Amino acid sequence: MTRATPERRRGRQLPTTEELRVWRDFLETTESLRSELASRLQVESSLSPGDYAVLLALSEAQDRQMRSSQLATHIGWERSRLSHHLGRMERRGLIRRQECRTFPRGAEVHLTPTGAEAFRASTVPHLRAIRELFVDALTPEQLHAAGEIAAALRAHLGPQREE
Amino acid sequence: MTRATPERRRGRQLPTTEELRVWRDFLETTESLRSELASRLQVESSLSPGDYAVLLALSEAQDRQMRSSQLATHIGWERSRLSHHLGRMERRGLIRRQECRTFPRGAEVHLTPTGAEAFRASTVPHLRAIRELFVDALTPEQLHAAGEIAAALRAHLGPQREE
DNA sequence: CTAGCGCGATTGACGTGTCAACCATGCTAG
DNA sequence: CTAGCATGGTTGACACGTCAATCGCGCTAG
Repeated sequence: MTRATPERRRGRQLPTTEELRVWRDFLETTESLRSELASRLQVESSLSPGDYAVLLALSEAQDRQMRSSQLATHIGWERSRLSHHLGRMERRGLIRRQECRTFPRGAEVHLTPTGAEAFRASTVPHLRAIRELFVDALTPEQLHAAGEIAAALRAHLGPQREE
Repeated sequence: MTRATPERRRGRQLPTTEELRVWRDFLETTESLRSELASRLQVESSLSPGDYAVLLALSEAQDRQMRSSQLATHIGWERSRLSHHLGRMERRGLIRRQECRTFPRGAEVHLTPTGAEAFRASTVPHLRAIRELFVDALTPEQLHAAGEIAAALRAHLGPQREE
């Protein structure tokens, strides 16, 4: 795609004005969308997107409980981030932490009844909001394109090995 | 598009599994992209995306200076957020605040030489990263589709008047 | 036995974002 | 004149994220 001209040494790999416009539109819009969904979730359920991710994972887990580092891997968070977040969720009674019997240096994260109920109550409104603000905003073709775009971007993000 | 069935009253407006998958892909990928760009900007220029937005606006402003609330409007931030951010940027010498002569209760934000230079140095690498991670990751058709998707999403976000 | 290593997890410092309260100034109505 | 209001801006409290340092515990090499 960019290998046509021989003079592609430097300074030429900058985006055009139009490409930059698309980028900024894309950036700002996804940001607004994220924030609108977060705000609705907060208002309807007093949960943050982070809370939702943790509660979702625990709800689907065996015994509604999971080892901390498994949970981190599962939702793609750093352990430190998770630890901070679990601290806040524990204060609110959504989850409970306890030492892992079978593995002394591990911590088990348990879903509390409060947490389970909060998650249950939040699900339908949250999914409805996703449908309204994302799915219904796009034509089926655009929705499909969104999936492809995500895949393409991810493919370019992953292999950051080379200089 | 969704107006075919008469029974679309309630509970049916939840996303399908496939729609949800696309949404999660889209969400996670844009998040990763944002964070990778932020990280590169930080490493290359010691600037955050917020710093960049502020410096860009001031660089393009008349006299490299702007009233605080104009700046907020221009980059689409809440005044409070801007005030906090300007405080941090002022500590680092990137900008300077001073009372507005012509309008006593206003504050002028000035770009300092340090800030101008930091912005100048960050521009090319940052634009290059946008090109590499966003523009070059997509086919021209996908890039175009991304623009349309952003427009469609924004159109659905804006009019939040009705229940 | 013990020194050191690796690993799971936590902590602290700090930048960032939102919300609500506040402060200061000018304008307007009585 | 003054009481109140609107407006521009700041502040404080708190949630969230990242980075680097630390802690605790088991394992293994000497």
